[in-house]
Amino acid sequence: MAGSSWQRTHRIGALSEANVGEQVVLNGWVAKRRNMGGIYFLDVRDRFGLAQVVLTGSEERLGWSMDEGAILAPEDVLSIVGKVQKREQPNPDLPTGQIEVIATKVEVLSRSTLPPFEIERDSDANVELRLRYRYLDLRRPDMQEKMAFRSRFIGAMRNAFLARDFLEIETPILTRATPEGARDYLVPSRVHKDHFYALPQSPQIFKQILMVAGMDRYFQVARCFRDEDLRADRQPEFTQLDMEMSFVEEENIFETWEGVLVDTFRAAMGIELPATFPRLTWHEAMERYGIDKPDTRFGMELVNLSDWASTSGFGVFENAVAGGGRVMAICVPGGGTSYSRGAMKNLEKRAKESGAAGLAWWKPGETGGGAGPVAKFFEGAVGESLLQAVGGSQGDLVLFAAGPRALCWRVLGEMRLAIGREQGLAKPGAWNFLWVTHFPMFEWSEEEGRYFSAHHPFTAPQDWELGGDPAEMASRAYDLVLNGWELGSGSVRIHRRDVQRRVFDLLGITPEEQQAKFAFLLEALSFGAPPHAGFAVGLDRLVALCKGLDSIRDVVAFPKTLAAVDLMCQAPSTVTDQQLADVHIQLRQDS
RNA sequence: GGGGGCGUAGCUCAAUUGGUUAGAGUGCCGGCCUGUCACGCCGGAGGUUGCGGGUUCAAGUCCCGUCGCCCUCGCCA
Repeated sequence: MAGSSWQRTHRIGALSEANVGEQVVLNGWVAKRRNMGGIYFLDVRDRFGLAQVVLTGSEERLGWSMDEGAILAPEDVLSIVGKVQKREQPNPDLPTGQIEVIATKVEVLSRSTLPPFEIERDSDANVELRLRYRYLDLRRPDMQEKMAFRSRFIGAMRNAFLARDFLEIETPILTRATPEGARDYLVPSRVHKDHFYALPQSPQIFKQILMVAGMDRYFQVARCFRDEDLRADRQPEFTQLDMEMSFVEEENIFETWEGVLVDTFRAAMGIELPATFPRLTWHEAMERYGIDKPDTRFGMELVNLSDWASTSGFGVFENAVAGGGRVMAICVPGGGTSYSRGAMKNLEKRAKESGAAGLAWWKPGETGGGAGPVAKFFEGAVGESLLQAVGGSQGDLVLFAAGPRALCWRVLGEMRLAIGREQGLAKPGAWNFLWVTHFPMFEWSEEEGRYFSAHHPFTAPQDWELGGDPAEMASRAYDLVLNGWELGSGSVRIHRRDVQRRVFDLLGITPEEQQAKFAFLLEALSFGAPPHAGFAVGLDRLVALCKGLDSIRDVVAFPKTLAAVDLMCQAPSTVTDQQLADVHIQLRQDS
């Protein structure tokens, strides 16, 4: 057990009254110095906490001198020998505030130059500096707690899957480029001239092949790579909790994840989630919330007024319906008073940014009518029937959208979220998980004149026969949504070679291309592929959300900037001519 | 690629309409102090105003370019 004499006997943060009277050795960083002249207080920090060390000139001291103490600098690494004593004046703000350590010996294990910013819980140093000196940023108690939480959370999730007989299996990081989806990160091959590996956007195909291999239940904490532009919630490399199951359908996936998340939230956060989450079809989500990842922490749902509008006598609305579109609305409770003229201008501006021609709004008055550009059309009975249709009353604010349904959804969906944010409508402390199912199978791309997979090309259709108009086909893809954030997505997969072929065909992938890029998958599907389904959750986002953070940078140890640069190690970098020659690459000089 | 914001002392920020020697807080260094814990008091050091160019008698401030960071739209199956 005995190591070198400088090695700690206790963790600093673990010291308590139980240790009073004990001789201890502590290792940690100088956090704060308070020199009173004849007595010197030192706050010393390790990952587990902080405690006060007292240096005095009394006869108790051993191998200690104040002169040396005076030159201790912030972030010096120390080994302290001393005795724990109960404080006469406890500090109630400190977990170790009941005790202090009277030092008999202080050894400097490592000197620190003055850090570029102070290592304290709440740093106000700017992001750039924090990223350049990430090891100092991570030394802050705040960041250490976030990293610890992430570790604990992922550990709990891992345990939950292992307890359900899932196998944790690693899949390759060096794999092959995929034709659909995000831009790939490429890695040139030295051995094979002109050939490249790609880093995986996700382990999608590998996990399906693990199902063909009879692994039955797979999961992995998987790093994924996508070479697209970044956001606060998007890094070029990110971590997914990826899983796949054989002989299952949607409900089995939902039940598994509900159980895993209940277990994880309980173990990592002490939060008791409901045993099941609501299920909503994509169509229902769009009709009620105007978005496929609804924040259900508040109401204010969309209302379809098309029936009412077609007989309203208000030309603009009647024409919208007659033209094949619709009229929809949301009713802001109490919005009649909380939204002033100026605030309405803001809302109008936002509606236009969402693609609306304008924003019709109405503050219903006592006997119909009321205020707003369209109020004069809603006098009397028309207004009353309208008010009834939107479920509102005097003092509310009604916002209208007219036109194609997709436009109405988008405009009112965004209005709803913006107003919800402004008014603080979301119930605090709520964890509103929900499943969104029946996503569309395909999306039409105007630029390329072909369909793209709404999820990915291995997603099973609701109808195995793939009948009807591709634009109307529903898939067996589903998302998990938490408080308006898309946490993850998955689907029942295509386990039939013939169906996979037909989907490739519908996507405009030629038979030659199918052969070149997916031969191994199609072949695998021909060797007895079990029906299977899976799911993946973005862990960075989930952990950030659990900690109430807007940016995933705060839960990633070494994140990159919006320009995909690592400010600490300065990646990406140039490489030597020899390295380029090894991988048969010649740089272009023209760009 | 488009739009927006920011860049001044180690750090966080201020600096009137373009006008004196670019300030404050904090940190750091030195001195004093035996019970502090945001210690206190006294003193001190510390500036390529991101970088380059321009306009002007005069630029932190105005103009052009450029670099970096952040937010966002496109993009992210």
